[in-house]
Amino acid sequence: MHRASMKATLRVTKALADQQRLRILMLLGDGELCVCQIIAVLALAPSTVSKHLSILSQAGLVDSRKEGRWMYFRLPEGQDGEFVQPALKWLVNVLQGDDLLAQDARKLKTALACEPKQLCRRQRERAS
Amino acid sequence: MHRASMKATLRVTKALADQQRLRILMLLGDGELCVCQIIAVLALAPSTVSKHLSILSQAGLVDSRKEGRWMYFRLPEGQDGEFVQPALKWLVNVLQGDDLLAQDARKLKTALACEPKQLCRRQRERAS
DNA sequence: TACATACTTCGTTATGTGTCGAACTATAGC
DNA sequence: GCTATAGTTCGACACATAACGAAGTATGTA
Repeated sequence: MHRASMKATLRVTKALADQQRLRILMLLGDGELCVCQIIAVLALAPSTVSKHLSILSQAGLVDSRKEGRWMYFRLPEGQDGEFVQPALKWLVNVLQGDDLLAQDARKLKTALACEPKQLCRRQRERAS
Repeated sequence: MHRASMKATLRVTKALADQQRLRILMLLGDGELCVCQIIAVLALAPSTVSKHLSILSQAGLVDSRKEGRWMYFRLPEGQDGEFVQPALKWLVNVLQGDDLLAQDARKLKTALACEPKQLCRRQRERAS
């Protein structure tokens, strides 16, 4: 079906070989999120999360769009992600029911309760 | 379908995040091989290949059996590999037609032309 | 019993990767 | 324009990992 060079394939498998990045992918299962929402769940430095998203993006595992100051990331849809879709589906299947991910889903729910704007302010306050 | 902890899943994705290990998995696509045959294709030190096989084994991506002095490795079949099979299938699909892997397949063909015994002797001679 | 041999384990070294904070970029609002 | 702010990039550090050769293990052979 979908051919890819060894190089492109390794970009994908290497991108998937990290716990934080798997957490991000699973978070995106229910729809797009902005970076500050992901930061709220993972509890990592913004620069770290940004790096992870960059790696996922380069592997074709996420798409993104910019809206004002906010960057929104989502799982690739349609033709965009045809190459990686089977891998993503496999992950969703296997990781279903994982404790850490269930906890992440709960954290995300509370994070989504307030606007990105408030979320980012709170992150700033906690940092200082 | 098949649940797995994050830990087990990461063992798989980390195992897949290396070029040599992908080469080994693709080599095994046509049936079991002994270590010296894999060494002949990859052209790496025996200890290195052994380590790679150990990592693949711990991830459940290969099964093995011992026959005399020879260790034979193969892709998991039936229930054994139910968990990783979709991932392996995806890899076969995506990597189909890769140049390096085609070259590996040719090298394997010549390696299979002679018995493991002769193969190992030749490797010893080359090392000294 | 002794030796050869197919593979593994161990110790070392070089390279890669995840993390952070500080500095930078681009957009929004006054 | 100036300031605040959401993300990114950069540099530094700690840790992980791939590679090798040497030593070890287990099996076949004389």
